[in-house]
Amino acid sequence: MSAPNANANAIVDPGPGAPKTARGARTRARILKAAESTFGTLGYHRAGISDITRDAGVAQGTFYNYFAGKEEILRELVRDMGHQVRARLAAEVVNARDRLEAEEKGLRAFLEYLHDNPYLYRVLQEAQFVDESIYREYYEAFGRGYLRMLADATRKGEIRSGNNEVRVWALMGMSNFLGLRYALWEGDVSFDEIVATISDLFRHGLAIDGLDRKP
Amino acid sequence: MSAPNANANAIVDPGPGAPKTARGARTRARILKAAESTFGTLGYHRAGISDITRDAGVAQGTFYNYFAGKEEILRELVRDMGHQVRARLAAEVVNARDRLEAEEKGLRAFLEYLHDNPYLYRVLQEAQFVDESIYREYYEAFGRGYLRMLADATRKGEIRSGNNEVRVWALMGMSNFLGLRYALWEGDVSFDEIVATISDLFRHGLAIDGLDRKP
DNA sequence: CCCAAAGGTGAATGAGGTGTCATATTCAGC
DNA sequence: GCTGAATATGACACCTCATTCACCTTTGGG
Repeated sequence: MSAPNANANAIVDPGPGAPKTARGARTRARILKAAESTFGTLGYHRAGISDITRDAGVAQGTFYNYFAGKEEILRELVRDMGHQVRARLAAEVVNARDRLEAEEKGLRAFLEYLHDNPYLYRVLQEAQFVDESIYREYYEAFGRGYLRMLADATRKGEIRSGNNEVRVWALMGMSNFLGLRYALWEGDVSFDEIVATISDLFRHGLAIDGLDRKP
Repeated sequence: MSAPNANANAIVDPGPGAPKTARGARTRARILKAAESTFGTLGYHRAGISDITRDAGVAQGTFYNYFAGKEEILRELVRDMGHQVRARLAAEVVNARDRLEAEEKGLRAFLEYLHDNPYLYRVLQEAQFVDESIYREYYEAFGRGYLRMLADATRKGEIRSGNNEVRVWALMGMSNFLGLRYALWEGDVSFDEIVATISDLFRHGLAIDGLDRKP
């Protein structure tokens, strides 16, 4: 709100110094990885730069050789993690025979990914309140890809026509909450069961209407 | 971690003082309301106690007459807001003729509620990382009510049988994301359109034909 | 081997903010 | 109206941390 922090998003600053040697690149990577686990376990606010640098095995000052500050490393981290998830999901989904199968594979892959990388959720969700644009960027990027796939599927006649944009947000919300509840909090329901439940919803809806058979 | 602040969580303190007079009750309420808007706009971490007390029109010290600290007032706030939403949604949904209609009414009411009370989302989501139990309590309470309604609907033959627990989390996730995107961020799609899209999903699924996929 | 550029160090700085406390004011019952 | 209890005050002690900086060490091309 006040003036002094307005410079944060002035120009896409390449950072105080991109590493120019192999050693520098290694150090930068170590710091970034340390930030992931530190933010992931302690949370953004509780985590101090000193926690990150200790974890990375470097001095505090070294941090500022590569990142302008705490907020910038968060931004970097979210961008990085976003790429990873999208790459992973894309790989899992690429050989699905139709959209419904892709949804199943995608949901399972997402749950598995979250289970193996529990930091993603926390870092991402906290980023929302540090700088909303980081968060929006993540989901809008994710959503754009998703939308393209739904549009394809509509064109191919694999799914009902409808407002695919709205659907994208609904689907992302589902995955998000299912992941939080069943991949991060309590694994009391198998991923198979979850995928089957959601798949049934996609294939038949929730309603028992005249055409559907009873179990 | 160090010794001096260890008393913070010694015993489950019922709060430093529940108000004993009408004036006290009013003051406490003013502080709570101020905390809602302050946390809602600035966020939990950026918000200082001084911001809250300034907004409430009381001195900083007064705050500690009613709340043990910043975390406790957040806890109180989430509990309070949770009651309000659930009451509102229950009221909107009570005269629906079947579950599908209830879902429609419920989703619309939730979107409208969020639009009118934008602080709910921020306070709730931030609470997650201040003390996860506050957050889980909110959604688990919400989920319990939801589950009961789905179980009822299953019994009445209004919806397909299936894992209603998983469904509950999927549905909460949908509402949450749709609310964030369309009620808080950008109102570029009407609530009618959103409700219609989701209703179609519930009634027919995503697949092109209600029965099964193509050969 | 040399040496300029790159990388690394960690103590010092200072802003920001929570919670305390001694004191002042208001309330409610008598 | 008196008086003890409740409530309100706000300056400040105290601490946590992000960031800076002057100086040292390593790297790698010539």
